[in-house]
Amino acid sequence: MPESDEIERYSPNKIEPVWQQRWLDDRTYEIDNDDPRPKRYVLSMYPYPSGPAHIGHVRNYTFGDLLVRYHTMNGRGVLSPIGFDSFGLPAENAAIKSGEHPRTFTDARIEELSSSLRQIGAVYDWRRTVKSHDPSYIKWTQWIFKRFWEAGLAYRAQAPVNWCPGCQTVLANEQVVDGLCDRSGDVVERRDMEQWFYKITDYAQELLDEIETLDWPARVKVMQRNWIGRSQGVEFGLPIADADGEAATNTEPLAVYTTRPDTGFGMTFAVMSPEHPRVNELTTEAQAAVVTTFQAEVREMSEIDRLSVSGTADKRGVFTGSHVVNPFTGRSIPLYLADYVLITYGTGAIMAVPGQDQRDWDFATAHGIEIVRTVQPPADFDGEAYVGEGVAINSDWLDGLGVDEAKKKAADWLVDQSLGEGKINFRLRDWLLSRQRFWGCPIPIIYCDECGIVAVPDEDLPVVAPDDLEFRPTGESPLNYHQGFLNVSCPVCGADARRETDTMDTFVDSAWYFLRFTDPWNDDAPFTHKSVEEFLPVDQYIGGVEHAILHLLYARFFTKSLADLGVAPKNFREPFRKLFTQGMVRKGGVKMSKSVGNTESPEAIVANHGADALRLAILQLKPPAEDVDWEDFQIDGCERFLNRVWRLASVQTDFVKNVRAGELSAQDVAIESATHVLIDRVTNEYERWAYNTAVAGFMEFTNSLYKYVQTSEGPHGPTLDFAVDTLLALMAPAVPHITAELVERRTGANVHLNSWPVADPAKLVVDKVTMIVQVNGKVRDRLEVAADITPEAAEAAALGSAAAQKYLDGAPKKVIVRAPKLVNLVA
RNA sequence: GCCCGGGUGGCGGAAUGGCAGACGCGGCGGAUUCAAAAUCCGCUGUCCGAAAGGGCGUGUGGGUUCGAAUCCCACCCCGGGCACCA
Repeated sequence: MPESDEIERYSPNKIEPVWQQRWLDDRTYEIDNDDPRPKRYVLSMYPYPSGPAHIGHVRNYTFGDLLVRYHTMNGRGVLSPIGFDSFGLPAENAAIKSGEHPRTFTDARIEELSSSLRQIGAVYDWRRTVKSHDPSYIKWTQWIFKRFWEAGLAYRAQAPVNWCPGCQTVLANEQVVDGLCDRSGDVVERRDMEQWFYKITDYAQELLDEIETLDWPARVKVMQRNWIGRSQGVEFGLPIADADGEAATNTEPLAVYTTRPDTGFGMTFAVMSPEHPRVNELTTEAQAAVVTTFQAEVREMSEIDRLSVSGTADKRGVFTGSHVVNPFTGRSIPLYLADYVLITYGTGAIMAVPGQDQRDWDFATAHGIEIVRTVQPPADFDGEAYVGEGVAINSDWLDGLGVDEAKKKAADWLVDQSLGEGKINFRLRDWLLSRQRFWGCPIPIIYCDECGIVAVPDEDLPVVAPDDLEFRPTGESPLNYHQGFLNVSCPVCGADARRETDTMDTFVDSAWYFLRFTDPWNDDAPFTHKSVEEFLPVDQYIGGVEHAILHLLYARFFTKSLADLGVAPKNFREPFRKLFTQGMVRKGGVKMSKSVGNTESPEAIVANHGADALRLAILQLKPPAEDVDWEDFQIDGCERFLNRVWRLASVQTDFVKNVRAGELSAQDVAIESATHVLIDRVTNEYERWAYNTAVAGFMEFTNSLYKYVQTSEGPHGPTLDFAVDTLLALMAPAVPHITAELVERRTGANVHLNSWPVADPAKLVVDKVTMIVQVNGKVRDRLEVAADITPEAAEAAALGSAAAQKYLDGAPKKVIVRAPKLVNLVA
C-alpha cells in the first residue's frame, strides 16, 4: 500500500493533547461513590514526586492505565486515583541548599509529575488526588496516630536505635541494609534514644497467617514471611550457680530462649548479649575489667563492623566469671558474653550447644569449651556442628528419640519442672516511626512538665510546620529553633509546654493513602465504613518489588489496626487482594546501542514519537514482571507499526476501489475467523499480564490485513471494517490516543466508552488445520486435513504420506495419533 | 550458606509435553524514486550442499517418554531475597 497524499499523516503531537484534554473535560474516568456499575479499584503505588516521570514511572503507570481502560470498556466503574507521597528528605535537602521552602519545591515537582502522567495518556480521577503534605491529609494521619496512641498501638520508649549520621535521623530496621542507610549509604550507628513506635508486633501472627490468603507473587509472600520470622521454642531459666556449683536459690535464674530443647544435654556454656541488663550483676569482680572493656568495644562498633565478621569463626566474647546450672545435666557451666547474641531477640541470652549449632561450635573452639554431641550425625558427616535429623545420644532419657520427639519431650519436661514455658518469637520488631526531620508529618504531641505526654486535641489538628523556618546546613531540624512552633501551652493544664519536633516516617503516610482515596473530601473522618465498603479492597495493586516488605507490611498493619479500632469495618483485614510487582528498569550498563532510548527522557520520547509509541514500546519490550535494561528499549518498530495501523484504518483511499460486497470468499472467512481468534487471544493476554505477546498479536494481525487488502481479489468491505474496528478496540487500552482518533473518524463513536469485543465461539473454529506427520519424533511432512478428522483417518493419511514413507522401512511398529494435530510413526 | 527466579538466533523475546525461534530490532535483497528518506514486498539459527535435501541445535551431563526448551536427577553460570534471629 503506497503512501498517498490523500491520507492525512499520523501526527501524535496533534491528536494526543486533544484527547488528553477530552478525557478530562468529559470526566470519562471520574467515578462517584454511588456509581451503579460493578466497581473495580485499580491502584498504582503512591509515587514520590521527584519531578518529570522517569522510565520506571512510565512503565508502572502504563500497566495501570491499560487495566483502568480495559476494565472501563468491560463495563466496570473503575476507581483510578493518583496521589503523591510528598514528604521526604530530598525536598528538605533542596531547601537547605537553595533556601526555597520544601512546600514550594514539592508542589513544583508534583506539577511536573502530574503533567508527565497526563502526557503519557494515563487517566485518573484527579478530583481525588491525595498528597501527604496537604494539611487536610496531615490532619488525618495525625488523627490516626492519636487513635493508635489511645489504644496503646503507639508508644514512646527508650531504645537502641539506628542512627544515620548523613540523614541526621533515626531509621527503621527495615531501612538499614547491611549496616548501611538504604537512602544515603552512610554507616549506621547505634544510639540509645527516646522514640515513638507503632506496635506492629501485636499483629505479627495475623500478618503472617493472612499472607496465605493473598493473591500476591510467591516471592513477595516469602519475603514477608521471612521478615516476620516466626519461631517456636521454649523460654526457660538457667539457675545461677553458687560457689559450690549448685543452683543458687536467692538469685533469679537467667532466662534463655531455644528452639532446640532436645539438645539441652549438650549445653556446655551459656551466653548473654553484651547489652544484657544483668551483665553487671552476673560479672565477678575479677572479670569486671575485661567485661566492661568488651562492652565498650561492642558499643563503639557500628552495625557494619559487627556484621563484617558474620559467618566467620571469629566469635568474640569474654567470660563473666559466673556459672549457671544446666538443668538437664545438673552441671555447672560457664556464662559468657558474646556479640553474636543479640539483645533484640528472644531474651538476649542463650543456652549454647556447640555440638548442634555452628556459631556455638565456633565460640567453643575459640574459647576452649567442651563440645558434646547430642544428635548422632550420619556416618559420612564431615562437618562440625550437626544440625540435621538424627537420633538423640548422650542425652540420658532422650537417647534414641528423633529430633521432633525429643524436642517435645524436652519441652514438656521443662514445663513440668516449672523451669519454662513454650514461647513463640518473631524477628519482626516494632516500627520506629520518629524521624528527626522537618519535612514530614509532625507527631501531634505536647510535653508538659506537669501532665507529661499530652496529645494535641483533635480540634487543633492538623499540626503543621510554620512557613517562616530558617534552614541551616547543621543537619538539625529547623523546628528545633522555631520558638513559635516549639512553645505551646499544655492543652490539659495550660502550663508552658513544648511540642514534639520529630516527624513521622514517610511510610506512615503511605500506610493508609489508599483508604483516603475512597472519600478524600471528608472533613469529619479520614474515610467512612461506607466508602471503604464501596471500593476496598484494592482489586489490583501495582508497584515495584522494592516495596515487597516495608510499605506492604505497614499498609497491612494499618488496615488491621484501623479495623480493630472501628475506624474501618471490622472484617476489612487485607488492603490489597491482588498484587502485581513489575520488574525494575536498570540503566547504565556498559552495552552501547543506537536506539533512541539511550539519550532520550520519556518527555523527549513523547515529543518525538508520541505517547502511544512510548507505551507500546514499553509493553512490547518484555514481560511486565521482568526487569528491563533501558538500553534494550526500542521505539522505531512501534512507531512504524502505529503508522501502518493509521494508514490501514484511515478512510480508505488507494484500495477503496477494490473493496467488494456480497458473498464471502474463503479468504474473507479466514480473516473473519482470525478476527475472532484475536479477540479471544488479546482478552486472555490482558487478563494474564502478557502484554508483550498481546502487542505481537496486534502486529501479526495487522500484517495479515496488509496482505489481505493487497490481494488481486481485494478485501470484502464489511469483513475488513469488522477486522479493523475490532483491532482498534483491542488496542485501545494499550494505545488510547490513536485508537480514539481513528474510531471517531471511522464511526463517530468513543472507543473508550464502547464495550469490549466478544468473540463468537462458532467463528473461532477453523475447518482445515495443518497436521504434522512425524517419524520417530521428527517432523517429516505436513498435511492439510479437516479439523474434525477421525483418528483412523488421520493415521491413514499419515501412512499415505510419501515424504514420511521415505523414512519408514515397511510398516511402523507403533503409531501415536493426536488428531488433528499430529501423527507419530514409530519405526 | 539457605530460599526464590532465570539461562533459547547478532539483540529483546515466543512456545509449559506435540512444527523451536512468533512478534519486534538489526542485517541482506527487490519494488518505488533522477536520487535519497519514507513506504511496500521478500529472505534472515547453524553446518554440509550448486540445488533438491539433509545433519546439528534451547547452559552442561544423565534420565523418563512414541515425542522434552518444557517433566525428573546432578552440576555450572547469572539475577534477586535472607543471613550470628538461638
